[in-house]
Amino acid sequence: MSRSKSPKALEAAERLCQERGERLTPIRKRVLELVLDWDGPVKAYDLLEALNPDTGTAKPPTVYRALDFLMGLGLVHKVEALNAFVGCTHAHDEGGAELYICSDCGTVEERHGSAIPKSVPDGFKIDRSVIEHFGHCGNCKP
Amino acid sequence: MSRSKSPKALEAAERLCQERGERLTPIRKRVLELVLDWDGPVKAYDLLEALNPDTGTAKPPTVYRALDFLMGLGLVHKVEALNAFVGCTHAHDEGGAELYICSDCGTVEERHGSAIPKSVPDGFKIDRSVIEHFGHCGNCKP
DNA sequence: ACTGGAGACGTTATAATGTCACATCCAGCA
DNA sequence: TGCTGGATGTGACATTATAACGTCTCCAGT
Repeated sequence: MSRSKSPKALEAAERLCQERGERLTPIRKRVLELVLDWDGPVKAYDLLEALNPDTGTAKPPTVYRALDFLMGLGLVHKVEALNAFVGCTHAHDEGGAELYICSDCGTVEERHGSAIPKSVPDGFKIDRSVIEHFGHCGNCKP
Repeated sequence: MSRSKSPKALEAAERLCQERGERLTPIRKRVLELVLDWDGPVKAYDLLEALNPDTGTAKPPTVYRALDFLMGLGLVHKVEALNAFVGCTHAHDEGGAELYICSDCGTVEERHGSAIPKSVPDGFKIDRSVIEHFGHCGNCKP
């Protein structure tokens, strides 16, 4: 049974895996579900704990492998500055997300392809961008 | 004695500390020197090792404290996606830097105040931005 | 049905990164 | 002199992440 707030995202994930010939195994699915439902960015070891009532005795590699897989599909993003992870409901085609993280309530807003940097060094070819904005969302006036 | 490639930056740091009434102690100065001279982003524990021939037996808090101090002054930036640190020669007034990191040669280019994001969520007030671009610099064609 | 290989997962251990709490030292100053 | 605050020393520990290797399962090809 699933009490996910984001059944849509799970279905989308299923479809995406179909397309790519990847397998959304029970563990991967459960991790995705947990990340999506989590209130704000979630730490790997918190996921691990949350996972254990279900699976018995998951160890760190279990959750890191699932997260790597999900990140590869763009279903989960890592918040580098927090060493934490957020679910992604956009099903965008890879390409880094731009994250707005409220330091009060922990909610994360995601945008895509917005900030093209003005002054890329000469000849520099960008493979991957990490863009994370920390501050206060509209509901959490400082 | 100092074989720093960046004596200018060290002098600038001295002046900045004067202005702010902060103390650029020998440890802090040595850490800054190491970070500035390092070839690319440097890990805290590598700094620690590099520090030890000089100081005897520095422990992690020593180097983290120095790095925190230097980051507070904007003399060092953390590369969040690498858990590493880079020196800053701009003596800019705080405000996040935008980093271009070559995955081949490890060199880091720094820009300031360039990418104002297009689509900030409604009411979101940005305190701090982490912007890190990974790719290949002009000298390292892929 | 058999089998061989690839991918997913289990398991143990350990590496790498970062912080806490408390002691000590030292410069500046009342 | 003796106090005080900031800087550092020190030991322990917490947190985050990966290496290495074994096992299992599914399924494609025979």
